[in-house]
Amino acid sequence: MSTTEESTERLEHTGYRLTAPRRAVLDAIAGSNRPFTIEELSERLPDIGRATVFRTIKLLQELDIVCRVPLEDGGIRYERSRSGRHHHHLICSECGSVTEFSDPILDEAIEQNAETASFELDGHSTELYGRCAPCQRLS
Amino acid sequence: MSTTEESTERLEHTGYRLTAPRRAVLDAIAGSNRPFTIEELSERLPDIGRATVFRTIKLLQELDIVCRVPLEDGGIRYERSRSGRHHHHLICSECGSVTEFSDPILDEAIEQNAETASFELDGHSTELYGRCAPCQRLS
DNA sequence: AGTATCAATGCGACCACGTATCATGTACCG
DNA sequence: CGGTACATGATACGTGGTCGCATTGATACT
Repeated sequence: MSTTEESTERLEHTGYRLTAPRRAVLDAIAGSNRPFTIEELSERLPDIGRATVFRTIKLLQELDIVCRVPLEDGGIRYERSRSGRHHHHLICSECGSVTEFSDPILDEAIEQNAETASFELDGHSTELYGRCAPCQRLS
Repeated sequence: MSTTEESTERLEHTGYRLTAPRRAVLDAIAGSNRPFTIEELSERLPDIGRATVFRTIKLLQELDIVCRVPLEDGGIRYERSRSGRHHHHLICSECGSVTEFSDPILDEAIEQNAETASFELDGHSTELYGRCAPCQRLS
């Protein structure tokens, strides 16, 4: 899922150019399995302009290759999207790990609420904050 | 719900001082029924330092008098909390209106997912984005 | 292969939102 | 009425992100 090759293909097939900086960003995020900030990513790619890193991550968000992870304190991280599809996040406030999950029941409940309010649903965001299993064991 | 008097009482009874700037902020948000940014609020209160406005809003969030409203584009607004309790938001991307709702089924589904993942749930945020009923009628 | 075109890049300035510091002011308690 | 601890305002700073613009380079066309 979301290997670098797959991603480059997705770029090409949507009419975007496959440039060296974009390849570099894809390589960098492929080799990281923790959520990252743009600043961290930018430091790992010193030859690539900060603005380009921002632009590329924005692009990859649109292609569902990476997803934005809003933290409880308002901070922002990004992560390679494993499923490439709609999902929610379990965010550990201790170690910062992020786990994806999908749940049709949850989505159904959300749609139901929108309907009740005659609201035309367009999208939603659901983040759960707390402590992941490994961090619970550590204390 | 959350009248200015009620809020001032809540401030006093939790050991916070009732100062002129805090009263001014409470008055200002009492007289606004749309979600606002800190900058807007600050402009309406030119005699009050920007930092104080931030500090006061942060305080009022802790007291559940105002709540943070994260927009789809990453922007942030604040709103007087009507219920003063846990709730979710329906956010209209057309007119910017925000409606609160609560749903035990939704909360239950969230807790269920946390449990399945052995995740110790601490809090969550759920925002629905789309178009409110009045805006649908207008197009 | 040669070239034209237009998207993509890098740079630096800039903006929004929020926090830290610290000297001064003031609400509240006795 | 005074002391003290909390709150304030000014300003500097930090982070996350965009903008404008001159230059570069990927792709399509021949």
